[in-house]
Amino acid sequence: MATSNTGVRTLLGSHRLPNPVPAGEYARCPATDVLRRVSDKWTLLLITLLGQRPYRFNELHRAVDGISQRMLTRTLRTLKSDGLVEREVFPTLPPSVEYRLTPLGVSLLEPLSALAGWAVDHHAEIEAARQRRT
Amino acid sequence: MATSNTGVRTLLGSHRLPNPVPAGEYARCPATDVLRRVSDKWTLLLITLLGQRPYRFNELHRAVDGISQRMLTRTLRTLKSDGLVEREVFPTLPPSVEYRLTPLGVSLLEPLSALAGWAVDHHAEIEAARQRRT
DNA sequence: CTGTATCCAATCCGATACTG
DNA sequence: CAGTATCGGATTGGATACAG
Repeated sequence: MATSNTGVRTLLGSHRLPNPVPAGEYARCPATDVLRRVSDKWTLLLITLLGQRPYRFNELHRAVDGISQRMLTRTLRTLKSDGLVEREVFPTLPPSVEYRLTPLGVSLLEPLSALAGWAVDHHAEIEAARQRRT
Repeated sequence: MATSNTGVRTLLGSHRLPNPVPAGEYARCPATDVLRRVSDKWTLLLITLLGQRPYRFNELHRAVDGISQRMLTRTLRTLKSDGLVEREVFPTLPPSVEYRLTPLGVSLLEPLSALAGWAVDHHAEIEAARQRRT
């Protein structure tokens, strides 16, 4: 299962990093960019929910306890502009809007799930380390 | 390779999320917690470098173009308190300090690498979606 | 060499009020 | 129902100066 790779595929796909890592390139590093996008407060949860089935706006609002309307809109807009989520408007009265993962969004579920799984498996160790507060 | 799992393992390991997701529990969701920690500006790069070999403080400072002394210290301290990195002081004159990944840190490389790989593979699609700016 | 301390700017996020 | 607009507090990160 584990490969012998101890590097992280980043900085345009190289396994060995240049030294020094150029500041200009790192600022646009795909891995860091994606990581930062996906790790804001609500994105992981919204991707998880939309990974199960499509949701309407207020349905998400009800499903996610504590999210503000502003943050729900903002997060969905960002996901859409990144091509991870698509938005379909049904011109009913009142209007209804459905959100669903795009194929690109679906493809993200697996690596994201792997990292989430690691977090679940090792969270106790991290907590223990924090308790030692050294 | 791909499983049929379309959920993300989160919220204490459940594959199906309760509805609504309780705000109090989500605030402590291990996956979100880990994702947010690992995605600050310099953490991914530092973990990547330390995944190759141990580094001394100034060696990291030189290797990472653009990082401030303050952020290098802060990021390493956080990684250490989370148990991902360990710090060894050699009482030479002047002192030298070596940082290396702990076994826990090493175990993070694989899922992090998977996500970084996804980012590298799909970054062009994300960029294209952003250009469409819809 | 390996840090701390201080200050400041930018961004993130929540609360609230309003709208087609 | 599905948003937008505005405000303000909290967090993040950079620059600079100082220290064991």
